[in-house]
This record gives sequence, structure tokens and C-alpha cells, in this order.
Amino acid sequence: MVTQQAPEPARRGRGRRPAAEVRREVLRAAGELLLTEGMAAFTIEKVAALSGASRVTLYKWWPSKGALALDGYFDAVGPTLAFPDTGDIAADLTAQLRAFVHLMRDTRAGRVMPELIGHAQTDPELSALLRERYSAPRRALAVEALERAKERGRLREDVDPEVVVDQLWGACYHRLLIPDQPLTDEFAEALVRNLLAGIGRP
Amino acid sequence: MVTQQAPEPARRGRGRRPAAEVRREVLRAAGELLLTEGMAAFTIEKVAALSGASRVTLYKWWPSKGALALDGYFDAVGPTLAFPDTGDIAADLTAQLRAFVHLMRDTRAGRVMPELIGHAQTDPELSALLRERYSAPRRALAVEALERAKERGRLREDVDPEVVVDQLWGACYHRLLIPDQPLTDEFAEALVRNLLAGIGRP
Amino acid sequence: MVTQQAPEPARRGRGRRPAAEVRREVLRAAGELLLTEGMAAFTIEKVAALSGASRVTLYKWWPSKGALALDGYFDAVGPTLAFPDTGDIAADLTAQLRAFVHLMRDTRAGRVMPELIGHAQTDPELSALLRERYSAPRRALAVEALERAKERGRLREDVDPEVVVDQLWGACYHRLLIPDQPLTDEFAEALVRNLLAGIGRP
Amino acid sequence: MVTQQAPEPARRGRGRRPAAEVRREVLRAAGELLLTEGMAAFTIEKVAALSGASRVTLYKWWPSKGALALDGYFDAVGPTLAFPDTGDIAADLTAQLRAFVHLMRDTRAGRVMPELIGHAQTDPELSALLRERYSAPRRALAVEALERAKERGRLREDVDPEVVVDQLWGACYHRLLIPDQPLTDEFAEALVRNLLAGIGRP
DNA sequence: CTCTAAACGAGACGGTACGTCGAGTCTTCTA
DNA sequence: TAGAAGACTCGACGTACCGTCTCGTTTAGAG
Repeated sequence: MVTQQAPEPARRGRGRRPAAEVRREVLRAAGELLLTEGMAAFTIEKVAALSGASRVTLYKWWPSKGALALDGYFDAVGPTLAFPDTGDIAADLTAQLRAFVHLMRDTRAGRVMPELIGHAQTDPELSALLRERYSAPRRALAVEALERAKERGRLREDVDPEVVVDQLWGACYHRLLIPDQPLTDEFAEALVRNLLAGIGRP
Repeated sequence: MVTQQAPEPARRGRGRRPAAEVRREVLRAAGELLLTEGMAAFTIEKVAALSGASRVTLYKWWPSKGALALDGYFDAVGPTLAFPDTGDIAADLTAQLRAFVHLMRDTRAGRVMPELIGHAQTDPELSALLRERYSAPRRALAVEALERAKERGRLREDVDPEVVVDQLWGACYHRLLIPDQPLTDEFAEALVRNLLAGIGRP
Repeated sequence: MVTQQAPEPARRGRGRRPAAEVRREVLRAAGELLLTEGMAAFTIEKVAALSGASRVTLYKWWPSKGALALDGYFDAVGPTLAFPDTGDIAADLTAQLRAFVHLMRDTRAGRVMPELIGHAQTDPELSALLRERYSAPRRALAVEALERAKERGRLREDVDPEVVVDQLWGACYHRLLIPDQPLTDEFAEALVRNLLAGIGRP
Repeated sequence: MVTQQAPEPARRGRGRRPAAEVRREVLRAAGELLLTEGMAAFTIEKVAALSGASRVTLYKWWPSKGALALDGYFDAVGPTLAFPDTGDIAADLTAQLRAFVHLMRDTRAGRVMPELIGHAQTDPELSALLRERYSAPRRALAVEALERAKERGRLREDVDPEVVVDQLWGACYHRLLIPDQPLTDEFAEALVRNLLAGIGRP
């Protein structure tokens, strides 16, 4: 008679519950609240109410609202890290960027990420966690792929992969965070084309 | 017949003050608070207290905290829009990006802008205003410069200037908003070099 | 703001209007607002909006919200002072009290009067006006009738009519203002019976 | 050896204090404010400031300003209910009324009660509480005394004690709430005399 | 018949109070 | 003893109405 999703207010007894169980419930509630209502409505109070945990417990384990939100995010979304390498760096980059565009534009998780990044601008705690657990690994993956391409002689020797990452993914984040222009597949393709071939004319 | 003159001007009773004067004070206070304490500590209440205006007045003139912050920002910073055109597109872009990097890294205004962009992620009001009054005009300026370069035959015909903007300034915003990597002059130079010459090898 | 059943918000030109016209409009609006919404919702702001007058004009003519309300009351209700004298003091008092009970219980004006009296407890301005224009004249009327009855030998010589008024109308106001017991015709009749015949037993 | 009259604004930590302690402080502050400044200046905000409690706490425990004022009143004044019965109903009523007149005329509590009754005219919450906790018990006491007198044969059989109460105490409240005439000892005596002996002449 | 002073409406302003929300802290109770 | 319950302070929010004051307009009345 267990294993329910608990649509009820998660009323429990007053005493102690196993830490693991509490944690699980909290993360589930945090993730759901975040993906459903967004970061603006994401509140420690609401997470406590939804999870059946007490606020004090949340304060004990998560140093800030941002940290809780990020944990909730990963609990709901999962890592999803992959960077297939076919040997064709142009194709690989384009594929990867198109997947990224799709993720950000068409999924709840993608729509929430800008809000997390936004909140991190005034929350150093979240900023550090976001870099450590989100952006750094993804950046590393791309850098590795670019390094491999360099070794294969597909990229110029003097190119810094870190800069390239900013000119591809950073360009996407730009359109995501400051939406003057739409984030499209064509955009993703143009990014790779521009950068590989250069836009200058001799 | 006591027509007393009462030359003191500090007789600010309860009644109305000229709207312009109040506005000026408010914007000054808002700008100062924003640049001094940052967006996290930026509060309508504090702006009211600092400016001597009442909260109601602020609510009447500014629809949201974000709108007030942005107005305060521009009041303190000024427009500062310029894009010198020397005919050498590479040099112009590099100069412009280096100035941008300097602004964002070394000035209070630059340090605040990411916070405004961050807040805009959960404040549609501010998001719209930011696009309209900040990012769009700046983007337009860069696009125009690139168009001119295209007409002069310095850029490939099939290049979309809008995409280029994201690959230059967007890359900088990326490092600003998700600071995995530092924002340096070398970075600015590499951006232009990569993009103009291309990073691929035949 | 408040969308009354008034078809238009009484939009006029901006300049000076005849004082009499303004006064008339204001009193009409005040009376209607008072009888419709009660004293709790009676606001100078609303009267101004409903009447098309500016708040400053109201402040100029009426020293307090209570004064305005009372003027509005009389404008809507009228004086309605009468104390028929048939020679039969018992019948006259009973008739008068029954009319009073009916007025207070079954009309909007009656339902508002307790609120005015209530407000007067913390508004000396209104308290004085209420005595002067409402209670004193009514009390005087009753006292006169009782004096006449005394002269006709219908009442004991040593009876103070002022006290009798409190034991008749005052008793009604008591049930009106502190409604532990209902205000009924039977009550009105019992008041007169008790007082004329006495309740003691030799 | 403290005798400190609390000059400090009751600075406490941020966490929880025992509810009982807070309640006590609040009631003390409410009672004092009410008796000192009267109902017109009685404000939830001021009670909070005086008691060192936060407004939120007051809103949690008291549904309205009226309810808080009444609780403060009883906390400061105490119940003080008594109706001595000597067997001489005339003397007992007179004594009781004189005591009431004295209370209302010469004490801070008495001067506040009309304001509470006044506020109750537009605050159903307070109206109910006032009836329940103030007027009804006092009325019941008087009714019981009158019933006893009836049983002893001192009053006519057909007299309704409830009506008598309105013709004695109600008359006093009348002079209290609509002060056309003064509230004096002579008045109190005349009330009993009139009613017991009757004012009519055969 | 014109000119001016008074009165008006519009509405912004500072201020007090309201009632609410969320954050973070603290105490007491329970499993 | 960890967790839950829940009450508390604090800061901020957005709103209502108050009484005051400025501004521009209109009209009545003086010249």
C-alpha cells in the first residue's frame, strides 16, 4: 500500500523519519515544483509543504534555495551527458548543438535552466554549484571533442577550444538569456559553418 | 496684516512635489543602490527610503522592481552607445569587444548588468525592457557595422550578421553569466580571429 | 475603483462650477453611498469619485468624514420630525415608539444611524453635529409632549421628562446598539406600559 | 530591584518565543494602548510595536482589530461582575446603577467602552464578541436579580425583566453614547424611582 | 464688457495602516 | 537524537485612504 506518488499534502507523524526517505521526498518535491512552477515560484516553504519535511530539515541539508533547486533539477532531469564522436567534427558539433537547442526550447528542463542561471547571478552558492555540476562537465566534454579534432588535424593548431565553446554554446545561451533573436536549428548550423570556415573574405 | 514671507524652501509638507523632482531623486537613489549593493539587495522599500519618496509613488510610476532598477541603471550609467567605423572590420570588432570586456569586468555598471539579465529570467517585464532599451540597440549597432563590412566586401555574402553578434558578444556574455572561464582581452581577440579566419583546416 | 450603479462617473469640465451644484452633487453621492454601503465603506475618496468633485473641495466644506456623512444622511432622508398629540399620552408615546422601531428596523436610514452614532464615539466633530441636528431636536419634541401631558395632569409632578425620554427611546437605542434582545413592537408597548403604570407592587 | 519601565523596544531574537509569553505581552500592550489612547488610535501596528511582537503574530491570534481590543480591555480591566442582593430591589438597582454610572464616568475603562460599542457598529466580529463576553453576562445578572424580586413579590407578575434592563441600563447607555444629557447619580436614582412607582397619574 | 480673483478638477505626493508572503530562527514534542 | 510541528521576528510587498499641495481651467464678479 505504499509506492504512491502522494498527491496528498504528505502528512506524516511528527517524529523522526529515515534521512534517506526524507531526502528522496524532498528532492522529488523540489524537482517537480521547479519544473512545474519555475524558479520564481520556487520556495523553501512550498518544497517543505509538498515533501512533508519541515523547513528546518531543508535548512540543515541545503545551504540555500538555489542549492535545493539545483538538486531538485538533477533529481528530476538526470545527468544526460553524451558527446558522440563520429570523426566528422562539423557534423558532431552541429548534431550536439541541435540537440541542445531542442532541449532548451522544447522541454520543461530547458525552460528552467535559464532561470537557474539567472538566479545564480545573485546567489554565489548556486553559481558555484552550477559551474561545478552543470556547466563545467558539459564544457569539458565539448573541449575534449575539439581537442580530439585538433589531434586529427581537423582544426587549426593555434585554436583554443575553450574559446570555441563560447562561440558555439555561448552563442546559444546568449539567445536563450537575452532573447532578441530566436533559437533555431538554422542558427545552430550557421554557428558551426561560420566558425569552421570563417566569415572573412580574403 | 501679517503677510509673512517664510523664505524657507524646506517646507516640504505632506502635499505634492513636482513629479520631475521626485523622479529625479528616485532614479538617482535607484541607480546608486543598484550599483552599490547589487540587484539582490535592490528593494523598492530601500529606494523609497533613500530617495525620500513614498513607496506608493514608486508603485505608481514603475510597474515592477525590475523596471525601476533598469531606469536607475540608465540614470546612473547613461546610454554610452558608439561603434566607431574605421573600415577595418577586424580591428573595429576587436576594439569594441575589448571595450565591452573592460566595461563588464572593471566597472560597477558592468558587474550589475549580469544581475539585471539574471533577474529578467523570471521577470518578463524587465526582460522586455532590457531587450528594448539595452540589448536590441546594441545588437543593432553591431549588425549595422557588420552589414557595412559586408557591403565593402570584407565578409562573406552568405553570412548572417545576427549570428555573428551571438558568436562575439554572446560568447562574452556566456563567460560573464556562467564564469567557467575568465573574461580577458586575449579572449576578445581570439573571438574575432577565430571567426574571421575560421578554425577549420582544409 | 468603485463602479457604482451610476451610469457615468459624473465627468465635468475642469474649471469652476457653481458651488450650489457641486454641493448638491456631493450630498447626493454621500447620502447614496452611506445608505448603500454603510459607514464602514464610507470614504471621502469614494464620495469625491461618485460626485465628480475633487477631494479638496470636500475638505473645504466638510471638516470631517463624519460631518459629510451626516449631511449626506439628511440629504437622503430628510428631517421627518413629527410628534402628533392626541391628548392620550400613552397612545401617543406608543405610536411614536412603534414608528421609531419600524424606522430603525426596516429602513436603510435606520440601519445606518447606529453606525453614525458608533462613529461619533471617536469623532467629536460628528458627535456634536449628531446631538445638535439629530438627537437634540428629537429629544426636545418628546420632552415637550411629556411636558404637555404633565400640564394636563397625566403625569406625576415630580417626573423629569428628560429621564423619561431615556427610559423610552434610550431603551430602544440600547437594543439597537447592543443587540442582545430584539427590537419589536411588543417591546415598544411594554416600555410605555412599564413606565406609566410602574413595575413595582405595593 | 529592577523597576525598569521598559525603555527598549523589546528587542528579541528572531526565533520562537513561548506563545503564552507573547500573548501576555500583547494583551498588556493592547490594554494599555486602548485605555491610554482610545479606540481611534488603537492600531494593530502600534500594539505590535509596543508589545515587541510582529504583526503577523497578531493576525494569527486575533481575527480583527476589534477582537484584539476587547481582549486587551478585559486583560486590563478584569471581569468585575457582581450583583449584591439585599432583598430590597429598589436599593439594589439604585446601588448597581450608581456604581455603573461611576464606572462609566470616572474610569478609563468606562470611557473606552462607548468607543468599543461604537466600533462594534461596523465590525460584526467585535459586535458578537462584545455581546457574548460583555453585555450578555451583565444583562443576565440583572435579569436574575429582577426574577428573584419577582419571586419575592416585589415586582408585578406580567413584567418582562429584559425590558426593565433596557429601561435602566439602556437609559444609561443612551446618555453615554448620545450625550445630550449628563450621566449623574440623580439620574440613576430617578430611573429606579420612575420605573418602580410609575410616572402616570390615575 | 473685460479682466481678475476665486473656486474648481485633476491628480501627485508623503504618510499611516493594512493584510500577506517568505525567510530564517528557536522551542517543544514525538518516534 | 534526528526529525516534525509550529510559533516567532523580520523584511518586504502591494493596496487603501488620508490630508496636503500644485497646476491649469473656468466662471463669477469687480472695475
